[in-house]
Amino acid sequence: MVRRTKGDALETREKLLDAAEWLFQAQGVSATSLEAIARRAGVSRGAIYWHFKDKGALFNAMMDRITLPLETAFDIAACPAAAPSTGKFDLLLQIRQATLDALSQIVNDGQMRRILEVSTQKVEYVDALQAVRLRHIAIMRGFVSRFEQAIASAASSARVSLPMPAHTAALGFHALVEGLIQNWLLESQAFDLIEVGRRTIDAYLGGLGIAAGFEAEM
Amino acid sequence: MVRRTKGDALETREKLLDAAEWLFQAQGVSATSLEAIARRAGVSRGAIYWHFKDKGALFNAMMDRITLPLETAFDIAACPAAAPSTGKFDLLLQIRQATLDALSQIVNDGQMRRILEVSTQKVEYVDALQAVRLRHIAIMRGFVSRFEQAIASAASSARVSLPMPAHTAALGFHALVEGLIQNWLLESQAFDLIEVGRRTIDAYLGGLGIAAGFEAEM
DNA sequence: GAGTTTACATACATTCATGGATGTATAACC
DNA sequence: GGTTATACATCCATGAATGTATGTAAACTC
Repeated sequence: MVRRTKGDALETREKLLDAAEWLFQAQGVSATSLEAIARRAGVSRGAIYWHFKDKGALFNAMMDRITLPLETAFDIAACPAAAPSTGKFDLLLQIRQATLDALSQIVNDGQMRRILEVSTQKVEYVDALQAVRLRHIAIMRGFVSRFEQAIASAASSARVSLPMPAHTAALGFHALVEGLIQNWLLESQAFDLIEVGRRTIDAYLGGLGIAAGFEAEM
Repeated sequence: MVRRTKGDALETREKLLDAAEWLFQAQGVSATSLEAIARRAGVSRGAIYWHFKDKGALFNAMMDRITLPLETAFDIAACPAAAPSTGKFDLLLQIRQATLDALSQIVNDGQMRRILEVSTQKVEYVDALQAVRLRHIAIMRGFVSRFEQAIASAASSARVSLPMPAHTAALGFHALVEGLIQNWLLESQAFDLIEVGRRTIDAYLGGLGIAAGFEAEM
């Protein structure tokens, strides 16, 4: 193959990441050879070593392409000004909505689902790939922290009185959401993630003493 | 090494499984060679091929050695006669207690924790190792089914009225527990699994309209 | 106590993935 | 338009892991 323009090179890079995404999901990361990835992308192994240092770097680049669902939810909740129309609702309901949106995205976005499946079932969290684990932990901390803050804000306006520390409540909320995603990825035809997610999340929030918004429900 | 008695052979087998357990947790399944396992067990690779067909069989044998935590909970809840002293409580509270016991076991049993860490973070669910995935799904179904049954039994005695289908409620409960375990395994010093588990589980059950037992609490 | 089977150890062949070296045509730059 | 850096392809050397085949000594059987 001949030398291509700078744009073509970026395209090659994307094709490599796409190929890796598919093969990693289908066969697992360690069982997928670089040659297989290159072949599927229509290039040779040389191209991979040009764009990436090694398999670990390729994997990390693949993960870095997308924003994970709970990162999105976290971002949305992080800038309340971005949702001015819901002035009536407090931070908690914004987080709730952002979480439900994240679930919708998982169901509807094929790439997101592929990445999640890879990162939860098709990779071993070890040495070179520890970045995923660290990112996961960071997401968890950010999410929990936001939830805590929202709880505090709600408590200060006397709309919520918790039966447990805010941090504990936040950990439970995050665990519920992660568990839902995890189980759905394991057997996606077993239940409707969005429906079950909404109802069980509202039940949990209800158990915390928070009257989850049943108003602007779709 | 010389030929040993039948009991010695079983001991060798156990040592191999122990070695695999450690190395799988430390390095991941695919990154652990059979020679490394044999060396750690103090034998040669020949011993592995004598006892197991291949790496996949070894892995499955390792998993089969233990009963997973939610299998225990499921079994306990499956035979109500086994807990005659709690006649005052219903099935739901039995399941709750069994679940909390399972969390305790995860925290206190080193082997259980090692196996869980391997099966959730250190293995790729692919072809030869699909048995774990299927087992996970089977556990989920059994657990959810038991919970549903308990809900039905409670509803018939008019002690519970659910804001959602029993199956949905059960899926949420399972997701919460799995999520808690998952997150704790990811960073076990981040929170107290037993404490957070008890409080968030009770919050969820409360949200379902079930007054979780605060009586015989430790 | 001789033969057979067991429970491994050892040796070997084969596969295969990696990574580096090298080649090379073209785009980019001046 | 000559040079240089780019974006790969191709080749090769190495090593590592697997699986199989074979060796073997002790335990078991009769």
